[in-house]
Amino acid sequence: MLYVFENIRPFNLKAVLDGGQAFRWKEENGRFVGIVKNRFLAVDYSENTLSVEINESSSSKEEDIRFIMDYFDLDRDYLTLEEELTKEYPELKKAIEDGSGNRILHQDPWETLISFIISANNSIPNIKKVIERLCEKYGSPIDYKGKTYYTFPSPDALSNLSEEEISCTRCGFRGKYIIKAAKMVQSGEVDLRKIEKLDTKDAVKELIKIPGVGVKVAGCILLFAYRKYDSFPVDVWIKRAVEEIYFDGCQKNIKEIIDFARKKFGERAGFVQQYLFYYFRGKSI
DNA sequence: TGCCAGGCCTTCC
DNA sequence: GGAAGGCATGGC
Repeated sequence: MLYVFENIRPFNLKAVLDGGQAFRWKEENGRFVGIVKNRFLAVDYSENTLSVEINESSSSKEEDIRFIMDYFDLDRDYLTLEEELTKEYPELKKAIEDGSGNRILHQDPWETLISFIISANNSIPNIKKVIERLCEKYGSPIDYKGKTYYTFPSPDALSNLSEEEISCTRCGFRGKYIIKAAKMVQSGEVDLRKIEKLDTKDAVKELIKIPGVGVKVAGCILLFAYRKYDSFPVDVWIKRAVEEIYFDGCQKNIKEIIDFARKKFGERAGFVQQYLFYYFRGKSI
């Protein structure tokens, strides 16, 4: 089934799907192919038009359309957002122009939780590989047009693994965190649905109860899965970017940077973070 | 070989 | 409560 959305702009597919917020997308013959929840998607964008091919499933057309609009945040006016941010923060002009069309996806909390546990002290290419092995090994197959794809494994599928078993994914020291996180979610000790209702600070407190989740990983989960746009996850790139732009290159600690960003960017901190990450990381690769 | 990657945990003051 | 080390793995 093919769905076409016109008048969508700006939209930078590569920035969105290959920019370090989602890890399961692959570029294939000029379009991006990936698995979201239990669906196969192939996405293409040109001339202000977004085309999304989805495998046949039990869901209705209306459900598919709602799902796509929700996942890609199509209801938001990013053109105005970029204009406002550029006007209000001229020092970010280059980063926003460079990353124009970047968007923040609305991803599944469970998948985002595990993905960002894996992201700790890791590189994006390697994170993708580990997640792919995790899905192939413990996810469910989806057959489409002669190829087999795999869903992201459920909490149940991961909660009973031993550290030795999960080490086949090459996840390294994070294996024990993944298993423990799965146990906590599966048993209900952590309720991922409840996080939605909390404000960002309380949500961080709740998430960092999970081993392998610190302030940065929690920030990513809240931004990419819970649409908490005042979240400002600070990794090595964001730290450098903020120090360079706002502190004349002087070193600041993480907490200082978060507090600064919250105050300066407020409810739009997450978007700013995404433009900065894409721009500063892109400069070095 | 050494250093770094969308950091976190433990230990030690 | 803040500063250091350690940590699996892969790429350069």
